Amino acid sequence: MATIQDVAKAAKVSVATVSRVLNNSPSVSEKKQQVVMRAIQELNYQPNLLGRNLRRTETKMILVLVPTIFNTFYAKVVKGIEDIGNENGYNVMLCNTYAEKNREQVFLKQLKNRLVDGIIFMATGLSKEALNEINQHFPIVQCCEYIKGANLSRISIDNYAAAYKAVTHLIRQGRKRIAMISSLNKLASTVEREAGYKKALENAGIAIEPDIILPGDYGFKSGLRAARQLLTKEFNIDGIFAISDMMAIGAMKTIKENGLSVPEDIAVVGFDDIRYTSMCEPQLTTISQPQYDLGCGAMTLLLKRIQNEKADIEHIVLEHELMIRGSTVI
Amino acid sequence: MATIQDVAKAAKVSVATVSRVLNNSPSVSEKKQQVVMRAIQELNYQPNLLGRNLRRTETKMILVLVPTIFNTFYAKVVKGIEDIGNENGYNVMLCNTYAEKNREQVFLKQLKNRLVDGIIFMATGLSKEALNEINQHFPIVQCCEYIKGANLSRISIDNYAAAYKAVTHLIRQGRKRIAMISSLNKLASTVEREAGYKKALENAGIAIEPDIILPGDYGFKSGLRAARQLLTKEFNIDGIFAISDMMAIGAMKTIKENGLSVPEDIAVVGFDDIRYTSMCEPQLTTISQPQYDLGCGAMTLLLKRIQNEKADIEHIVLEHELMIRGSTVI
DNA sequence: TTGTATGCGTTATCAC
DNA sequence: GTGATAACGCATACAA
Repeated sequence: MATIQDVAKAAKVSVATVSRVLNNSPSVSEKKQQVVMRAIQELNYQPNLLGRNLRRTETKMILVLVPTIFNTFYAKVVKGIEDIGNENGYNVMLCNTYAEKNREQVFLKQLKNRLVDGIIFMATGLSKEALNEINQHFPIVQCCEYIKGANLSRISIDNYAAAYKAVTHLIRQGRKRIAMISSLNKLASTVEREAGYKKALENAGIAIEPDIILPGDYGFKSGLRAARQLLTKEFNIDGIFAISDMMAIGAMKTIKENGLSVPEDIAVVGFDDIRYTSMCEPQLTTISQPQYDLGCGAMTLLLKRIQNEKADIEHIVLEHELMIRGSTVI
Repeated sequence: MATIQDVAKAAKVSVATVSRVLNNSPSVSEKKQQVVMRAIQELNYQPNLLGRNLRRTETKMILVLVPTIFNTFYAKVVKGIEDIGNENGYNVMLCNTYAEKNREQVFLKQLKNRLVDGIIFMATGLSKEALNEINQHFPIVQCCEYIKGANLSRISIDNYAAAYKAVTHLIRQGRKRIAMISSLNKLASTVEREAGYKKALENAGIAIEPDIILPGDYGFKSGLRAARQLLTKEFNIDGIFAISDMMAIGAMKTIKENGLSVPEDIAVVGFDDIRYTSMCEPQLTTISQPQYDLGCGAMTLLLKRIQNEKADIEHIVLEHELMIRGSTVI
């Protein structure tokens, strides 16, 4: 494997000159330029960027930590991150954490060990104290999901307002006994969505019943399960608000299997507007997040942080949209 | 940011000793060990792995190139790759190529520039000549999709046999006019699946009609579109074999929208057994690939290649399974 | 414009 | 068991 030394020798110049050619410095004669280029070609030389990175103390690589790519919600967000990253000369790589703390630590180590220049968290199990500590020394940013109170830049939608809007929509459709399929986790999004749900009921003069707020894990099966519970017992619900589309789709399946129909008997609203919302029958009413823009924004925030350690901490909130489809409107 | 030098100074030992502690070499006294550890703690020292990697000419990072994480088929494969990789001390990162050649080149550059130790291709736009050239100098492996004739290790199922089995199943269910939703690409899998489809028809004495072999792009919408074509014209089909589940699900939707029913009027078979196959109505009959094992196998092959440049080239074929569900059986 | 020499942060090879 | 010190491959301040 040829090194810069070999090229220098072959071109009969110093390594400095070769380096200059590689980084196309203006101060190198046309002639030497050519000679060096030829040598590079002939030796099939590939610069070892480990050397360069060590020297420059940067790698131009950034990591995106996502719980799991099984959740297609992240795909568009990642595209936004990639596009802005690439425009600025950064390579973006994805890492699955599977919501496991030690896996998160492994990738965090890559940051601390200077193997990557920054990390975007799509969700994290770290405490706000831990995040603050890391952010003091290394560039990190939160995207979509975030830990409340952590003192670092983030971008997301207003989950409270979104849930409020979704539930109010159900109420306007005449629904009065609206269940929620939520989660046991303490993510900011969960807390805010529950708060928005409750506020909407309260504003409409509907009593909140803890019994019809069930936990799920965002997945299809947990939607099936939750709906089954809601139907077996005598809750007599006529609406469901789920904090993920997959759970909403699972709930619809259970409802139909029980001989009831959506939206006539029970209207259903999901969250995220993943692709499958328009594939199911009926199509799912849901909250659409501006995924691509969230990604772009996150990368922009990270770049600011990388370029300027003392960059202002920003909390950006993007607009969401209620996509009204067949699952709530007869 | 503290370096190994700082630690050495603080602990009043040489950098060599610190390095030994870091790599827990046995030949270092209990006492010094402790002193060094304390210094590391106090300085909050994080080794800069760029230095280590430069020295060792390895990074313990490997890249998985996937066309797009929008396709959930890859999720389980990636899990297999990660598990075997992690067991062996490697960090696995995902890169989206979006089937764009230049994006593929960018990540390939990371390999050539020694920023990563190897690459697993889940699909590639490179020619077999290009792949052979790369494989001569750097560890690469193909997984699931592959370029025929490329002289490097790969792992996949037998796409020919799988398609043959799927179509034969339709025939056994009494179907006689079976359409195929395929692709215009020239991937080995496509070619082989088409061949298997034709062979099955031929064996059953059914004539092959090029008119009912339509192209798609693996996505839901192209499934909708293809089915629409098949239904408008007077093809009178009673079965569809699609080379992706998403297209099969799209086709089912079109069929139902046209007042026909699955499987009574038209039976449908997909390919891959992604999660959504059991979420749709009726559930989709499909070919299940051993995704996790494919991932494990790919990583194992890559490790062999990394550890021994002259490792034998292997072409591993894993078993597939026809998952018979409601979309083909009344 | 070009070359020399030094340093980036490690690990590894020697001596001792 | 420990410490100097020379690499690893590159970029760059400084001299020329």
